[in-house]
Amino acid sequence: MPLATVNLRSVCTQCNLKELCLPLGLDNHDLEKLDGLIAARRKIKRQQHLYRAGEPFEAIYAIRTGFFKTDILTEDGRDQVTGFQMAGEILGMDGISTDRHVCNAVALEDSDVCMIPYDKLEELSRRIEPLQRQFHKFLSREIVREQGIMMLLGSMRAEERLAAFLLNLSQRMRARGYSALEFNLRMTREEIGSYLGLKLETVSRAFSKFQDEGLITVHQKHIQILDSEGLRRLIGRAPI
Amino acid sequence: MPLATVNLRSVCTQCNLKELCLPLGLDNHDLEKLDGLIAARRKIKRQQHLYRAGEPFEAIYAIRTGFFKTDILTEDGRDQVTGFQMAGEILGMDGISTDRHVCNAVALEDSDVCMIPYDKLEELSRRIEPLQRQFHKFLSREIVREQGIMMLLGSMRAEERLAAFLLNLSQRMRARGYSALEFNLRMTREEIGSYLGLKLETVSRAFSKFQDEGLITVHQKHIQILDSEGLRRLIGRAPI
DNA sequence: CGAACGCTTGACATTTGTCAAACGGCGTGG
DNA sequence: CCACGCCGTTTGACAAATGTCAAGCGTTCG
Repeated sequence: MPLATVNLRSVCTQCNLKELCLPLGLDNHDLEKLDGLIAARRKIKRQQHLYRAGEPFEAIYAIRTGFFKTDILTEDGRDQVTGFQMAGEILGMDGISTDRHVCNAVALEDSDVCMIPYDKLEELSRRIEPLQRQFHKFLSREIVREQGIMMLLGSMRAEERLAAFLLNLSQRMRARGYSALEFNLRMTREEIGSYLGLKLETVSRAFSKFQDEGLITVHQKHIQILDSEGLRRLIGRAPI
Repeated sequence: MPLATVNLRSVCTQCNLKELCLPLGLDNHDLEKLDGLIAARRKIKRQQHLYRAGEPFEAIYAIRTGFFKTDILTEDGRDQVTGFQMAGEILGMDGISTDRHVCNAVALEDSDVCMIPYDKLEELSRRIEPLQRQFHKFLSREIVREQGIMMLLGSMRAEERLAAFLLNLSQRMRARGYSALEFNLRMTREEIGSYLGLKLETVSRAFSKFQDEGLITVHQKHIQILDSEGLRRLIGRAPI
């Protein structure tokens, strides 16, 4: 796999994502130290892998632009999408555990990431306390995010899962300054289904039902949320 | 809630769990520094909470003896067990993200934990590189563990889930020196069901089916694994 | 000894998956 | 530029898996 790295100095100091990304909360002095850390930027074309399960783990990645999915494929043919990641989010933290990547990371659109060499990050976070704290929070946030998915997969029915998925996406879009009520999905129905533990037909039917009920409009990948309160209500009513 | 702390110096240096727990891989010199960190031991009776969702996060806990479950309860009445933890395992890392515990930790039998104040752990892990590395691996391992559950909840059917659950439990028992093929469950069918995204009746039926097929014997909480290879085969055959 | 709790089992309901057909948008090549 | 073909999506009919409700049993613990 050719390393499509770009040898730009990646300037956290000037990055417009610094309020979402790892540098969150660092002061200017610390930010300058961080600038030395980021080795390279890397461009990933749609459908290309950022990394693959089994590859040696060397770096985590901060997404500057673009959209990714992470998934796990087992020998027996199971395929589970474990997450979708957008700009400002961090990828690859599962690799720390075994020094090898556990899942695959695939770009769902042409993307641009900051490569953060892990040994340097550990070294720097020993010297910069706020960075250490921030990094730990990111790791923990990933644990909490996955607990949310466990909740979703373990105790919600199909339509509740899809509603929760849409609301989560919407909220993350807003956090990044995009429209929270109108956006294009970057993933297929099958990928959504894999993420939500459903078949693509079930996802499609749920989309149609939401549309019939006036909660959203769907045209292929284009989604418009008409009644986000209605979607929330859908989740809020647990069965018994 | 009364803090049932015991003011023993907790001696990692002499703990027989140090090969499983956070000190894993530390040399004697570093272990001694760690001894100063562990503030207190704490005894938790069966059915009592070690911590509750929403409480301020101050420490993580290493289990010395006993057995816990972690779960999340939502306002709308959903209840999801997010994990079962046994001796040598670490509890509470989800709290780092928001400085509050996200889930509840409940003892399923009388238990004994080491309380590790989080601010001291961060401070110490800035000074002891192997401790930092180890702590990061523990955080990452939790991420990977949860990905395994996502896989289970998202792509396995009831019997596969239960087989995976039994094999995982068995493997962890072995790692701790207990019999891997014969043990007592500490949790109810309902708790297993919540963890696996199933109803307790489905869990019970699957247990009965495994027994009919000669894979295990079940008497209430007592489990004997007769054919672990058979259980593995059950998982290995993905649908399609 | 009795009550409460957890477990098992049966009959039936509901949800979701499976298979199949058809539609539509998009990109490619003529 | 248009036509064709591919891929992703939608929808329907039916099948399978799991949930629901209910009854009864065994253990355990007060």
